[in-house]
Amino acid sequence: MSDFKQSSAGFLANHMARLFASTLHRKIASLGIAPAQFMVLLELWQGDERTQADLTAALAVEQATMANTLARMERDGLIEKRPSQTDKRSKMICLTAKAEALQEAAIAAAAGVNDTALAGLTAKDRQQFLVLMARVIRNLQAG
Amino acid sequence: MSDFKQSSAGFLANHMARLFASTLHRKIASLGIAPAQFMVLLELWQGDERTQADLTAALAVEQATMANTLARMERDGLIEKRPSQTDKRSKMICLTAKAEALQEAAIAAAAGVNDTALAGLTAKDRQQFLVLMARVIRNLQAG
DNA sequence: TGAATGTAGATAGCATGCTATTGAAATGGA
DNA sequence: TCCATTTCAATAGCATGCTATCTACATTCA
Repeated sequence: MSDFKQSSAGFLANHMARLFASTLHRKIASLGIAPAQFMVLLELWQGDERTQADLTAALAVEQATMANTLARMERDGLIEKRPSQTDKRSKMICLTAKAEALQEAAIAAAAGVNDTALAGLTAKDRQQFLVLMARVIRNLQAG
Repeated sequence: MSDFKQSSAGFLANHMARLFASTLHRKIASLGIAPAQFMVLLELWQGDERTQADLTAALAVEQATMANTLARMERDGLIEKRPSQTDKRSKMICLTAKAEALQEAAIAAAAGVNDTALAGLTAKDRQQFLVLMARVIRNLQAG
């Protein structure tokens, strides 16, 4: 009981995720973007226009979460929403020039955060860490 | 670039932590407590009265985060705040009978979430997972 | 075709977490 | 003792994430 917390995967996962987020926030704040916005940009930098529903699925968040994140990004001049030609309910999300220009610096910053986090781990350990997290994610999604 | 996200420790950590939180939320909602409240209760169930500052340090959150969480717990009848005898700035946090009564069921639920998350992993893999997360936490705290 | 059903997105309301600021109280040193 | 500094907690303001609900549009099937 006394060290339930310290040996709890859930507690460590929460703490680790908060540190990842705050570290990334610190590194990309100067670019004018926040962590959740960066994840959306990662998707959009892949090239094609995306529907809002597609982004929601890709980042594994709820529809309302994505709607709010995209509203902030539109407010900040990072994206534009266009009505879909084929489905009047749907919105196409596309990058502004401002957001295009951030790609290199933002990805470098995020890669740096991952490097910091995994410092001192062997390639094998890093790989296993990713595999273990993916497995835990599948387990929780199934449960 | 195209699979930066899928192989990013930060993305996986965020997703995993959200799944831990939502799974725990689902399992303890019937007890009338939320995940952050559960973490505070875990500390308080250890026995002694705690100062608010001590809880803040123990759960590794910011002072304002703890103040808000404790305000909700007081509102919900889980804790009481008492002025410290020795320091008029400080607040002692203590459990209500209602919160005392939840200990067994809540800890069982949380242990179940960890079991679900780690299902199919060997004892060695579980141990390494905790060690890796602790290492990443130290790395990010240092960075 | 027309009604039932399903899907896309917005919005309300809430919890958690952060930074920044403020006020009150304690502390340490001149 | 008195002032500067530090510490404890509250609060404001914001981002992220969730569930629930609503509107609008699309699809399906009788």
